Amino acid sequence: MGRGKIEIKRIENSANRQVTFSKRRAGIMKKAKEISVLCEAKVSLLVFSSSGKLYEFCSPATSLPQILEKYHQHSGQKLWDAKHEKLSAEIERIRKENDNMQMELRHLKGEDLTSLQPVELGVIEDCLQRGIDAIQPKKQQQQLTISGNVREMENGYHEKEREYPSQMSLGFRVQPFQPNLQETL
Amino acid sequence: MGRGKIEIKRIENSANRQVTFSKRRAGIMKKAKEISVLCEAKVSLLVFSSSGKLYEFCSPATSLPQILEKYHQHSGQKLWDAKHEKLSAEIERIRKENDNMQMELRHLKGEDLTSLQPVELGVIEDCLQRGIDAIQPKKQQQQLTISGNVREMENGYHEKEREYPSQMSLGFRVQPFQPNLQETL
DNA sequence: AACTATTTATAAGA
DNA sequence: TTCTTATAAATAGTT
Repeated sequence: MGRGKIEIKRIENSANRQVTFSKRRAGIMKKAKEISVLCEAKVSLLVFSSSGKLYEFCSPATSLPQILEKYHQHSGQKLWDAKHEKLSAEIERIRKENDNMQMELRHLKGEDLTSLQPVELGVIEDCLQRGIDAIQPKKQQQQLTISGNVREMENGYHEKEREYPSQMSLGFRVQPFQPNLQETL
Repeated sequence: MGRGKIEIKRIENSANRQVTFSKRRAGIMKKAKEISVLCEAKVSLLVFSSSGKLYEFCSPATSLPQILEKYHQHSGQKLWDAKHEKLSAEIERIRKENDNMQMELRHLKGEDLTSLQPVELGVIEDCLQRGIDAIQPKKQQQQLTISGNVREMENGYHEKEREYPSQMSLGFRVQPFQPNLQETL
């Protein structure tokens, strides 16, 4: 599109190449903007001149990080992982830890038992029983303290009680172990 | 450039928008390639359709990491820092979740009970009791199955046993679910 | 997916 | 560089 047709190959004349670069850069930036508006496409266009100067277009509300986010989704995280292998590995590790604990908690609460074998059920049951056995003496011990100072304990109780609901949101916690925990999160 | 002039604003007709997207995407990709060849420019063009599908052009010998490296030189550390921060926050979040679950597990196993109030002890006890109550019927049900077909169940058991290690690797599971755990670590 | 009338981009010239 | 303009290329609407 011009006075003459040109072959698509490196423009040898430097000044000419420079001019063409400017014109075409403007053209492609415009096109990028247009397609993003017309078609609701998210576009990221980075153009580096041969001397290394950067020109860029990103669709409105599309920062480069967002674009990268999307790109990662598509290209399997490789790029990021290379740069931040350690952090990613750590996340992976903790996630697994998390999943395991969650499953264990479920089992201890009597959920998701169908997949378990008899031996496993026995182990869980024993574990639960040991828990109860460990709690009983504690309770009785505290019961004594309570009868020794009822008022103080009741105040404590009511305070705690009011704090519970906010803690119940995750569904897999035993409520209410740590009434004050939420405040620190 | 077409039968009629169009305003640069979102094309409301969905089919029409789709078609225009295809045409213009092809066009801009071609332009990207041309400027990279004609002018020795390094170009990275990412286009995401509104449905999220990615189309990209990177100049030959210009991988996205290279482009990012360049971009990085231009825009400083910000991009990576932002990403880094996100990951760190994610790790922090999961760690807390982890700690909560771990504490909960401890309590269910009758450990670290000294700091708990009577009410909390009661709640835990109830939870344990419910767990046992949920397990009992399962066990008896399986007991029946076993007496009905001992060989089959035993095979099943051993198969399962072999599959665990990958699942149990993290050490804070209820011990001893998996007698073989040590061997696999 | 093609076609084609128009619009748009741009190569070359000033 | 910028403007001009002839021409090539892209594409909107149509088939």
